[in-house]
Amino acid sequence: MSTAVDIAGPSSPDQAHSSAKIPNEPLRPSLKRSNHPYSLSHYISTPSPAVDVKSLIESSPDQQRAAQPVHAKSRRAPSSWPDMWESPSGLHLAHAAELLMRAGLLGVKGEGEGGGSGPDEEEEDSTGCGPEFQPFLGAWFPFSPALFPLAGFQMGGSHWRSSAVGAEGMEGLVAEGYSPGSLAGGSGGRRKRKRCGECVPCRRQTNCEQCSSCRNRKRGHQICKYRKCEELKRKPGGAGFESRVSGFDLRGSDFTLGLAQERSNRALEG
DNA sequence: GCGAACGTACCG
DNA sequence: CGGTACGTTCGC
Repeated sequence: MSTAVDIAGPSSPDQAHSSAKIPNEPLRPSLKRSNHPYSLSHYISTPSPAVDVKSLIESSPDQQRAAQPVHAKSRRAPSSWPDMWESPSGLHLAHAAELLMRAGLLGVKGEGEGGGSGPDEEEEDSTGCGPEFQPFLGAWFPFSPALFPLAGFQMGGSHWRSSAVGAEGMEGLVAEGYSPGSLAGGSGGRRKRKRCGECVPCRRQTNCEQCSSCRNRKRGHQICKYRKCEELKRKPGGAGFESRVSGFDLRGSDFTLGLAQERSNRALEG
């Protein structure tokens, strides 16, 4: 019921007429960077998303192939790779993440013994991945360990995160508020996510001046409760991230839906 | 589990 | 350098 109304919350006097001001553009220019083809509200308003997304993901072999990154073309995805999406437990992706962690942590030093491959095989060379990893990893993780942070692996603060979304993980993370600069992570510590800029709270233009955050701004250091980004309300390790690592269960993660849809869109375009 | 307070990343 | 606001900690 009245979802937008709830989110809008009490309006400050200047917005009493128009309930909550929800501009089409994000409040700040820096928030415009998100390049989602659809706004979050689009995903929210999409009925029975789980079914739709799944059908999108499993759309067609051609589309799936088209969605593969160019540089991964020489690494065929396992013929059964759609199974990874279908795995009820999602252990394929979780296992892949774990293997990658090991490969990245343990394999780097061992690259000497591998004897290296051709000069154009520097990915395997630097990863030190055993050949058994390559068909699998190539499709999903065409990165060297040095790029793990860019690819969505992030050691920082008290937890590590993994998006395990393959070559498009970067975009996914950016979409989730992880700017490329943040992901490149200079300080190696905790990174701040950014507001998505597209959800209803983000589009709200004014503070309510009534909530605890507004009233307690000086000490609270918090944005108005009614402007708090929906994505930031979720834990970084929450449904959005987790589902892509350990299950891809689509428990209503708007951004997961968005990513899947985005992937599908690109596949269709390409 | 929730909210307040604080540290500090990020940006202009 | 100051303001804003995200992430974490702590008290309840």
